[in-house]
Amino acid sequence: MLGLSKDTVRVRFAPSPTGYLHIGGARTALYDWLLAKKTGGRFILRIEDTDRNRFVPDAVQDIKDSLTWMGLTWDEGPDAGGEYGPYYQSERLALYQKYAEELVKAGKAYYCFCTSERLEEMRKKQEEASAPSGYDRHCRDLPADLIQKNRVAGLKYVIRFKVPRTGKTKVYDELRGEMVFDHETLDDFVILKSDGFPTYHLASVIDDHLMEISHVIRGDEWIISMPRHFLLYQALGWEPPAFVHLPIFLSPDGKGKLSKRHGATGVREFKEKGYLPEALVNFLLLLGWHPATDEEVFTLEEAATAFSVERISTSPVSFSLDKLDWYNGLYIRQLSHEELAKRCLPYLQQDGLLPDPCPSAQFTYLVSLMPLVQERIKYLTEISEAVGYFLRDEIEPPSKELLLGKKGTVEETRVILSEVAKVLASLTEFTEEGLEQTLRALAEKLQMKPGQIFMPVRVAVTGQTATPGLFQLLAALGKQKVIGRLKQASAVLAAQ
RNA sequence: GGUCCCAUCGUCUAGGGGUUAGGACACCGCCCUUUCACGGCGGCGGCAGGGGUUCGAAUCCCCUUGGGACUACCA
Repeated sequence: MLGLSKDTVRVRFAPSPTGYLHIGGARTALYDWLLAKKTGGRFILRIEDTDRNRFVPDAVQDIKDSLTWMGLTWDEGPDAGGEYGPYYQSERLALYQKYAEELVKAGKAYYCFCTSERLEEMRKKQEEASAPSGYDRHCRDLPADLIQKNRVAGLKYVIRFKVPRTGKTKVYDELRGEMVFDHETLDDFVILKSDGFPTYHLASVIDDHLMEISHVIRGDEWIISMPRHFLLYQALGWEPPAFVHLPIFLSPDGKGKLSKRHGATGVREFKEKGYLPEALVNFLLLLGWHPATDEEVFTLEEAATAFSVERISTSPVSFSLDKLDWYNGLYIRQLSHEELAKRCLPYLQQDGLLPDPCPSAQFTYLVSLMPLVQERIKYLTEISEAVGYFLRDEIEPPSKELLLGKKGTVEETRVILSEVAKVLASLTEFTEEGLEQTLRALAEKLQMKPGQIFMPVRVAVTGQTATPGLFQLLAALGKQKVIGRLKQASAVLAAQ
């Protein structure tokens, strides 16, 4: 371990507000949070808004909402405050400029007046010659008076880091160990842009140091930038934190990086699709990390206890949703009826099946329906279909085909429906037990197999062939709806 | 092209010199059963290839192959 020997672990999640919180970022935040919780450290949210061109106004809100939804609350950062602020990089510009200038003064960085046109042309030539890409150090050794002249003339400039021409830089990743990069493969990268904003390299190094970050957990697309960061730490005379690079998410088909083309990639989309945060968190947890045991169901708290950086894997992960779906069903089944109803309510309201706000009597009824559907839905979004025929006064009359099923005849089915309606009408109480007894007795009387009469009834009252248990369902539906729908179905068969 | 990372069932992975290579999801079959689910039981299925090292490699080393990342005044 090369990490700082600080007594407190301080980890930061540092998203760039250029879009909604990506599922990959969510996993990074999860691991950050877990490490902090596990060690009694601090979890810090820092907004890296140094790219004004790609800034998305709603992004910060979405990031905060998504983290909160997943239960990943931060100890320092926007809304939480903290001793190390500000936590928006756009509010720390003076800091970056100060250090950049210091590096220039120390001869470790320099002003570069190259225009983007020149840079573009340079790149084109490199490509044509299939030469290694990178800045050609055109401004690296500009005479002092020319620099002065250019600045007085108001020429736009950036500040570039002066990478030593020779030698190598050793970097260290907690998971991969030591990696060595030859300076010859590095170019003089920009640390301060011409608009006065820092690049990621400069800003993250300065902030991680100033905020006393002990562990940097980030995606492994940053591995290749590690030598730049180590060089920066060295130039600034600082000790680097411990680095943990997480494997990236590949598309489910195994080809290429996960992108929007492959379905949901934003945390909010998963929420909208009816996933529970518990399921998403559990799923993400095991995508790149493994406990030493066969356990695979973890609450956030349990995960915090079990978590360890050493057990994070390094190979790329295919983002396949099958297991997420399984987790979701699992967590849905674990919820109390009340809680499940609460979580389903917004989806029901959205589909117009329940009013908003929902009167308590209706909510109570909804709760009573939960045991019938709980183990039958995999996503919260399925609730409307599962429970719609209970909440609606009327349903669409089922088609004749559906009513008859595979081998029913019109005659027979009409008899079943009318007989059932007759018996049930005489029932004073609609209880599960009474219903079952009555219908089974009827089947016997009609000399039919129970199953033979159950299916037409099921279809008649729900319009569906896949439903909860018939007797539970009839009891929950109530006598009035049941009789009405049986008659409606009979009418369908009577027609023509 | 250059630099770097990675490589066990379809997927997530355990296993890190001697294992019948383990688990979960998915898939298939059976059971439970009024349908659908849930649940139970069982099955299918893997060490990318080639060289070493070793008495013995999934495990250590090298090469090949494959996949991926980066190659911006984006992060």
